[in-house]
Amino acid sequence: MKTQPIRRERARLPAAERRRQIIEVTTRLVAERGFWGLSMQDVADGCVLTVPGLLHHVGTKDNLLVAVLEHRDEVDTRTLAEELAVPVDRVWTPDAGITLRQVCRALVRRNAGQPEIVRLFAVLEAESLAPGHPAHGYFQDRQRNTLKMLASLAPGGEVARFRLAGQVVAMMDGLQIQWLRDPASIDLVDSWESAAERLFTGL
Amino acid sequence: MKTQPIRRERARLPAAERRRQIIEVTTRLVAERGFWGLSMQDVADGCVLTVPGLLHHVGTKDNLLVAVLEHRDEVDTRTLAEELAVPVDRVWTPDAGITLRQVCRALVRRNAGQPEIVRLFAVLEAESLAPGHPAHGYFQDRQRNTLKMLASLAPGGEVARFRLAGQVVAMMDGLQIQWLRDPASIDLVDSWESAAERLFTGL
DNA sequence: ATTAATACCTAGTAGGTACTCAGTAAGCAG
DNA sequence: CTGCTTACTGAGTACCTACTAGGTATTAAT
Repeated sequence: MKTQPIRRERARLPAAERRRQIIEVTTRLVAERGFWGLSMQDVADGCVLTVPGLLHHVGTKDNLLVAVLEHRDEVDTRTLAEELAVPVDRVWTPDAGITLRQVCRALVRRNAGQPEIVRLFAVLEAESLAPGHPAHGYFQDRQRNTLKMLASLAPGGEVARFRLAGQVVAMMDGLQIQWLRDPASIDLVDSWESAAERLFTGL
Repeated sequence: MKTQPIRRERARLPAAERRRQIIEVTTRLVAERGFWGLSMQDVADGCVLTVPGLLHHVGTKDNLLVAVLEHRDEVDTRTLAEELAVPVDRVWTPDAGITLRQVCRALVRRNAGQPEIVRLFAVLEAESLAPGHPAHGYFQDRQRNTLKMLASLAPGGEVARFRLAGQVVAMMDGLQIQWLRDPASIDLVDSWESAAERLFTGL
């Protein structure tokens, strides 16, 4: 009478597929509660798994977060390149003939269709301001990279370019939060388009 | 032999003073970890109190957060009026002769001097996007009010005014996050001033 | 000096946290 | 059919979570 053989309602998935599911579920939960509010139990439940079963795939909670962010980054850069109809490695080169304004429009358009993902980043971006947060370094690098890439597409001198890039990022982030808080009465694409008008006129 | 009378290293404070201390400590901790990451134990430790001692003053964790936010709002509106040298109830009336740009400048100037508080709001603003968050309603109201007040100071028609107000708020929030992530290389006041130049030229 | 109010305590409840260990069974290669 | 790999489980560890009940000791009012 060791253990009842009643079990095995749960599916046994190949590692890659299970991992995909885990990341998907975690993405949703982090968007709702942040990393500090996330529990491994909830993730496991969402995958119809036990907690040790989950840990078998991801090791630790911190690792799980890193996996989610890396996956997002990969998907994001790929779909952005697709949307702009440009090879992945050429999106951020000025000579590809793509303007800063076009890139921003593409970004906003896609974000408007995936509020959950936008919220994930909004929440983690704020949470990770604290030095001890497991995604602190990630978001620090990310901000630096984003600014550098956008600046490379902007006109003007070194200083002016980075200033514009910063303003563009700030405006997008800020409008996104307003939109997430009240999606019914705010249209993200419209808001951005009218803001872009102000930011980009006068080159 | 009931209980040793060794205790009473801890101070016994009048309720108002203890409450002040609790709110101050909580403000710092929420800024670092968010509400989901906050523990009553940590707050109690920060006040040199036991957890039940803390609960005697605030009742529940949710109450504590509300207390912090209400306190911040009170202090904020008061000091803003002071800074603009205008009676508290007249800051948001267009005929007081104060422009939108002046109000924004005053806001940014003060925020530049209290990064902890700015972070508190940045973190809670993102966390509270989730409907179940105890500050969800608070931040929804706050966004509505802020937009209405700023819009009342903006020029132009109904629609244009709210659009500008939204852009101004978005830009301030966004720049603040960039600044918090890298205070060494970003000056908040400068960043805002150059952004304001873009936002406000052309009325 | 006595009483009343109250700031704060100890002890405990019921439940959650991430994570470990040792094993079981499903799937696949030979 | 055998044997190996591995996805996954049950049980357990050590600890933290908000919160309650009931009491003690300090202060302030009388």
